[in-house]
Amino acid sequence: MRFSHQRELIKKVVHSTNSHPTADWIYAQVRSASPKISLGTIYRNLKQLTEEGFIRTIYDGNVARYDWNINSHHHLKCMECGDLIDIQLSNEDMTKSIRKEFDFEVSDVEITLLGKCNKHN
Amino acid sequence: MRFSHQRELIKKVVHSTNSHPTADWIYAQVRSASPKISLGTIYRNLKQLTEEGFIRTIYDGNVARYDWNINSHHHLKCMECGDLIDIQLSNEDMTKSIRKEFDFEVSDVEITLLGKCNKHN
DNA sequence: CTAGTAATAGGAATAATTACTGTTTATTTT
DNA sequence: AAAATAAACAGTAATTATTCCTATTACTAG
Repeated sequence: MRFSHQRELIKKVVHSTNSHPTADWIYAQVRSASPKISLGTIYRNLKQLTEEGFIRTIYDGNVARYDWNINSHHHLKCMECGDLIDIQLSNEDMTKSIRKEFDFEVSDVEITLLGKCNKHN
Repeated sequence: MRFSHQRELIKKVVHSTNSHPTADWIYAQVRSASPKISLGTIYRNLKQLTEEGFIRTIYDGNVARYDWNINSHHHLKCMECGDLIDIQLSNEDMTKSIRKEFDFEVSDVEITLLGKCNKHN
């Protein structure tokens, strides 16, 4: 992957926030520094940065969000305002400790384990 | 919610498969029984059925899929073929027991806990 | 049976994302 | 450092998934 100013900017923007931004938000930010950049460039580079492990793509409903935190961690998603809050899970009494630590009332859990199924050995 | 033939059909189709179908697939199926149905009707009813708790909506990347199984359960998602496999999680040695039971090699875990954050008390 | 309301079909509109094309730019080779 | 080459770019068109809108149809209560 060769150097590009645009990609550096995009990386910097993703790393600048804890808000799990969408491509559109990133686009707006990057544009203020580099007004000619196109949305295609944003998407292309976000995908590339994800593949190279510099950032992480998370799917929130049906929009992609991007996260600078590449360590294994999870999210609390507020169903009222849509906020995503970072969380590190240990096997404690989850719901209870989450209520205490985050003042967050869990009502549903979505878990997907990614990997390879037995068709690919 | 008053009775509708279309909605019954849609419900029946979702309940007929373990493949976590998309709106489009459901559309194709329902069409063969009721050719005049429109995609809008599919979406409207899938949303309604979800709200009334007859089915469950799950997000797979950025497409919605629908699941007749409304009990709390989770999914193994194969990164090669995209298959979603139902799984019931207990707090065992997850990855290990999944390898054994499902012959599925977990490489990443996505967890989102849905609920209300402290801005809504 | 008829008015009022929920649900529908069909199509237009929107939003998110990807694909294509000709041009620019970073790196490699001279 | 100039020329060659291949990746990355801007701009735009295309695609895909989903929602919205409107006129019509079909239940249901009186």
